Amino acid sequence: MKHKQVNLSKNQQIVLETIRKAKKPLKAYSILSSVKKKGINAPPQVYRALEKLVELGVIHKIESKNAFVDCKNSECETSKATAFSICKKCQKITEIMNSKLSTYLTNFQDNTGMKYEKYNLEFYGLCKRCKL
Amino acid sequence: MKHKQVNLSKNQQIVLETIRKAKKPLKAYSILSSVKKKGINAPPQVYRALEKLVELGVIHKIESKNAFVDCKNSECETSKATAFSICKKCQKITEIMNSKLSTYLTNFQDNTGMKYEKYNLEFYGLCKRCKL
DNA sequence: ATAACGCTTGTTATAATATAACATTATAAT
DNA sequence: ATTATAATGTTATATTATAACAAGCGTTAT
Repeated sequence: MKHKQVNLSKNQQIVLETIRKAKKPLKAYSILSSVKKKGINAPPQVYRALEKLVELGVIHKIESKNAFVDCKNSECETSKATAFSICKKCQKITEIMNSKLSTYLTNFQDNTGMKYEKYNLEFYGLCKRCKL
Repeated sequence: MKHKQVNLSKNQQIVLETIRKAKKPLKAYSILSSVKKKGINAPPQVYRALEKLVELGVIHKIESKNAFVDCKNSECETSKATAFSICKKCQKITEIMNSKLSTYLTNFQDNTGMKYEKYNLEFYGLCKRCKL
């Protein structure tokens, strides 16, 4: 469960550090305002870094929230297979690391003959705390 | 595999018909421009209809595309369990109707004690045609 | 019947998210 | 060193989505 190491550019490092320090998924413009003091001034700089970090699999995008989290799962290579749980109440988002699930989905085949290379799964519900 | 019947308001009907006629997922502003001739003039009117239709489960949102498709699956009650395949090349999007998959995911439990009420799964790959 | 309610509508304005396009600079590969 | 690739900085703009408010319609409870 270690962070991956890759060669990152300056802006990519800054954005990644910001995401890693956060306790929750960050939105692009929230990242932007955090990194203004480090010399990143404009949206494209953030979006470009995010795009690359997603490609590398060191962060993931929570599609239904337009937010980004760092990948805590050393097994999900280059973000091909991602699964999250999202609490509808407190918005807590957790990456699901379950090898049975990922095996099941990676091998899933429907009847259309399509070959899947990648998936993203988002569960919604109430987390342990909010369920009480 | 029949369309669901529900009591819909005028704008909801108009938006739903537009989505049903389309051969592919539509974006909100594309819907807006289609329905201007029917007297719908502004984004909130479209977004409100979309929100309601999603709640009712007669359409689904493809989160990674910000696009909407009508539900062709009489089994996915009020959009609690949705799965799609998305072709990376031609962008063709298909709703996956596979009872094993939906049973598996509906019953999925991780180790955090979270109770899931809903999920959305999006597969990416190459469709039969584009694979050639 | 009418008041109260819930829901939908219409409208203007604006917030939030994301990319295009272009000029420049840094890094890596041969 | 030369070339190719990737990253940067910048301005402007496109795209997606919501806030806030006024008004109308249909139900139903009194």
